[in-house]
Amino acid sequence: MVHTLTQSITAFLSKQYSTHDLFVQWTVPDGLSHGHLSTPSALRFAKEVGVSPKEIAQMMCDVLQGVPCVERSEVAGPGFVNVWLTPEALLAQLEDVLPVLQPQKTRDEDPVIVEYSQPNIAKPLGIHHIMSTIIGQSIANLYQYLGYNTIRVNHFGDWGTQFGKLAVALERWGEKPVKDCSIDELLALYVRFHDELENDPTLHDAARDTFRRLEEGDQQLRAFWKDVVAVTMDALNRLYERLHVSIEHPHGESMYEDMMAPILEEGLRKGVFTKGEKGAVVIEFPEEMKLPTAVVQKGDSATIYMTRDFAQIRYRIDRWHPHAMYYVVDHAQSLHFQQLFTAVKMLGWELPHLEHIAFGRMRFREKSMSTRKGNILKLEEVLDEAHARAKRIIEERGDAVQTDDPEALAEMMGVGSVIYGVLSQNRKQDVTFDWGSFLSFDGNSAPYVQYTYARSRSVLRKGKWNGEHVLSNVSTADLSETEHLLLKVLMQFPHILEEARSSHMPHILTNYLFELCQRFNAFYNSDPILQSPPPLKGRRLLLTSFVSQILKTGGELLCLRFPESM
RNA sequence: GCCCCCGUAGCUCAGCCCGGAUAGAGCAGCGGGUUUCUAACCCGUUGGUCGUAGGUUCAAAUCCUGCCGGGGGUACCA
Repeated sequence: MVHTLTQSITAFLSKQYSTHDLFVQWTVPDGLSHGHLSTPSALRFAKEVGVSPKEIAQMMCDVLQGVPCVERSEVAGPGFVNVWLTPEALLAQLEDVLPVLQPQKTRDEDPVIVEYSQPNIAKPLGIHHIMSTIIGQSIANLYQYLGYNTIRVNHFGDWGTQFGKLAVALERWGEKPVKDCSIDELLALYVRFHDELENDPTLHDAARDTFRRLEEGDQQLRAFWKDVVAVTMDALNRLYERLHVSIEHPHGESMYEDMMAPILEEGLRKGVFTKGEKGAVVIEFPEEMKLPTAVVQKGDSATIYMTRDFAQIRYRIDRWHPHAMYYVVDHAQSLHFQQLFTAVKMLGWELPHLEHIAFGRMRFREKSMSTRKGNILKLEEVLDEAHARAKRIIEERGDAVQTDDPEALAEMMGVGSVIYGVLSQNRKQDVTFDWGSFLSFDGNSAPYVQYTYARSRSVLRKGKWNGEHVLSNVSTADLSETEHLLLKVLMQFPHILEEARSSHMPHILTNYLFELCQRFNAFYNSDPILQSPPPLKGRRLLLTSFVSQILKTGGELLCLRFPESM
């Protein structure tokens, strides 16, 4: 990692030496034994320059001697150069942290669109839906926070044969109007349909026919459809609220109903779409693309998700003129997006940057999930269980817990744990869901971060901190090792944010916050803050204020919430 | 068959894109720490042929190739 300080050193050095490359590739090593900054570039260029690595490293050290912010440097091992900065220089790094403690002003440029969550209407959210929902929200949060004009879009599965099935089920076995049904009762009807289907295959045709009538505009069915959507949205919004997710544009697939025909025409006219087997409209890709043929319209002339995705892209470009569109969808759909992105290029559309932000699938220790059979692990169930477990722990601890609202605290901890479970790991990996690790409340977990925040706030309250981070007149005397290590982590925050955003990897931020907590807690344990003499006390309170601010700022980008005490 | 992803400590995972110093955490295990600002914490310790075999390199968990094991995708589901 290269940061501002290293860049300034590099700039300084490059004036002395023409081999600019010699001084790049600084890293921030763990601990302090290898300095604050380190570089192996002497090793790398030894052969090229024809001088031994150690000699080059020594040469670099000689130059570093003259750099004001460098306290000392050394040649280590086969030719590493390790650099220790002066306490002044280290503390000065906090200047660069200051600006990112506030949301950046939104820049006046073409927007970035992030699509995520993608729930199905008429079914409750399963635990696996949390992946796209939370990963997408935190990526959108990062963009927005860092000053990008950000548009958050949902893409509901609110159209398709499932409505035919549901309508048939309701007609035969329903006991009350849709409006009065809960989302779980709708699911029960859906499951029953599939049960009964085994004995009565005619149900299938009935469902298809019903959906066809819905598509044709049957008024009664349209009203039914609207009610189903309303019931689902209601349940959905309650969950989004608990997860601190807000998606400003809740678009359903049905919205694109009238936009597909012109695109199909356009594709056929341009020769990009062709007639395939059984009357389907397909797109065949150039051989060198090595992509299998994709169906664009079914043989019975019904549309499919590919068709709606064309419409969705067209619609968003026309409405927002974005400079990038991101799709947070699990990696099972990688091929689909490859085909989709290639196809729209073949249509000759003027396109923004299109990217599929893929993530791994959620797996389960025991049971496999299938909505049709009804053995779905519902997100709400998991959140409720997490809440209940947190509540139990709070009760067990009794007076040791500092809170005047145990319910709210239990919610923060419980829901936070589940979110943290998703966001603390590399999104590309599959996630194994098990209650133990998802609902863990110590170690690398949401409550640990929340507790550390509460702790830092408590110190700041007692230290009568006035809410400002004043960097002038900070004492540099007697910087302890734990302060040193804490500072090193603090000053990386701006880069972490940028890295998490640009790589679309929220776990970089999560893991950073965890490390920050570890450093702060070590510091807290070994160095008195409030009891230390005046010049130290001021500095330590300042460090604490940075910790507190970064934890809250960073954590909220990850959909976490923080108690002032716990 | 072909394509994509994954394989790191008993368990859950960082690190891999962009190669560097003894491979890091958390949980579980063991041993310590509270006259001090919140012990949901901290400190120490046990535990790893980084799936496997080769290759490239001064240097490989990291890059390349083969193989094994797991997952996903592969024309009318999304």
